Amino acid sequence: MRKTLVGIYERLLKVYGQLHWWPAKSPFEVIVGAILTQNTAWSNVEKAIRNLEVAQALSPAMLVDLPLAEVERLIQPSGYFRQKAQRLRIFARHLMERHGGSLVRLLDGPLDDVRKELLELKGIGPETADSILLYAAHFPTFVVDAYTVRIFSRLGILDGKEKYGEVRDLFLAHLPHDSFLFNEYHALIVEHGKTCCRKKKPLCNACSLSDICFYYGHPG
DNA sequence: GCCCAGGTGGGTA
DNA sequence: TACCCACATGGG
Repeated sequence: MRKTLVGIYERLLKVYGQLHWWPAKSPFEVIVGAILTQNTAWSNVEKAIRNLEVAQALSPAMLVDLPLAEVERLIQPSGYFRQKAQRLRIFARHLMERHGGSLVRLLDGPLDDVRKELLELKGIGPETADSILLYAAHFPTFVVDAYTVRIFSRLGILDGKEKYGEVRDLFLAHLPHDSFLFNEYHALIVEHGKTCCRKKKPLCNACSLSDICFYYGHPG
């Protein structure tokens, strides 16, 4: 299994190159992006983050102090803006009240402890928590997303019905716990899904990754 | 107009 | 536990 997982990684790396995620200017921006991108295209998230930046609202203090309606207005392009404004506020308030607004303090501790603390916040589920742990704090955790399940289901490694934790455990069990590897692996999976496996973009018909493309036109 | 996107939480059986 | 549904915008 390890050989298979490493093999897929190496093929993706060869096609797309190192991606150096997360596309953000700071760890706090990583976290805001991780919440805003829930079930949402990244292009929409970029608009929302830009709005927050221009309004100088990209900080825990501002996200707590601004009227909620103003946060909603700023992040509106990212969709689900009422839910997400609430989720940003919950995270920001937790950070301010429990850690004096310091991300370093929040993220300082054993992976499992920090992960548990994040998961207790409404609006942060397992994928968002792992994204924060990996991309804002460089903990060696694996981020599982919809693309991961689809790609590895197509290979027959998953059947698509596994719970989040089961898929994560598969990667953690068979790969070295290396935050650089996990960073690139998840980024490559998303890049592959976005550029190759979308409907109306059947690039895999011509590329070397057609066997791990879940484009609907491919059998299986 | 229709489909989908880097999920999560709440409700019901 | 296992489904089902609401949440919302913008690009193809």
